[in-house]
Amino acid sequence: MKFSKKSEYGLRALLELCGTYGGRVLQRHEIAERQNIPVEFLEQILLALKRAGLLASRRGVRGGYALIKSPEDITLGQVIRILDGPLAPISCVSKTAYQKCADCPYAATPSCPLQQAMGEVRDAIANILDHYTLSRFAHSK
Amino acid sequence: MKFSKKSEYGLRALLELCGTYGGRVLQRHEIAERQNIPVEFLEQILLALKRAGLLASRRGVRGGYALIKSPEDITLGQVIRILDGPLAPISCVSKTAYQKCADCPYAATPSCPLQQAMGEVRDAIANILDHYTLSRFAHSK
DNA sequence: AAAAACTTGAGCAACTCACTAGACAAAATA
DNA sequence: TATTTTGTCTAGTGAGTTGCTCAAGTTTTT
Repeated sequence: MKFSKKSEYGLRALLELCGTYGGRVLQRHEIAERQNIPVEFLEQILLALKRAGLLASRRGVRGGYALIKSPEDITLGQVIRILDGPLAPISCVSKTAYQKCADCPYAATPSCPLQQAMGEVRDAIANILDHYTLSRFAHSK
Repeated sequence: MKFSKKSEYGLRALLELCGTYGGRVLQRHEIAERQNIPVEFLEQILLALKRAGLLASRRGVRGGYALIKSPEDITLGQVIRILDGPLAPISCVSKTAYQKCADCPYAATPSCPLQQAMGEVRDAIANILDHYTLSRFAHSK
């Protein structure tokens, strides 16, 4: 029941990028040094966030990364789903990546006891993370 | 952010055992067949639950497993912690297995933004799972 | 004594995680 | 235009975990 380093690093990197939002770009090594993250690994994370539309980048000498969405419009839930996949503790209660359980005898049944409990957990997690914005996240610094 | 098959199987097995609580014992193969769980794997799970004090077992011809605590006194949180370890999404917010982050620049700092958000998530998960009893779980069958 | 159960411990294939390496492409500067 | 400095892409890799299997016990009943 853990989040990966990827998510953790990604959030910490975004924290740095929030600090220069609207201003200058940050280079991978700056972020990596300040946040203590292996630079080549960080790169993969930044690229994933870029592909997801959160970051822009410029190559070459004065290149680097910058946020292209306001910190108020990015939630922790979004970031974690990009880097770690769905939030749901079991896939039969995922809203973003539902999958019927193969072996569960209640799969066919109208109501699965496990599903009910896990659904509540999923909702609780999503409720917090999908309402926690980067701005709120960054301000408690 | 997923629970393991171990937890899932464990909970489904306990569901069966709730059904005969106070009555007869259930054998591994009965549980395995009804719940579609590989029997040798299930065994490991049942033994872990036994060592944790939830189950008793009898060997030999009329042997099997039985719950020794009331379904009202067992929570999903307990079971998942036994089989999957701590609930906390990152270990620096775990109450049962706290560990300081090695690389986080905020580790020394009085307040870490990540820690605050993840702490909320942990509490939300624990709040649900530590109050969801097996009896409630079984009755929604 | 034999059979039917649980017990213990080891082993293993497949996968995931966290990271590394290297070739390549674009932008700026000299 | 050549060189340097950045990002981009793809592949690989070692360690650890997950989900299971196997085999050799031990205990209990018949």
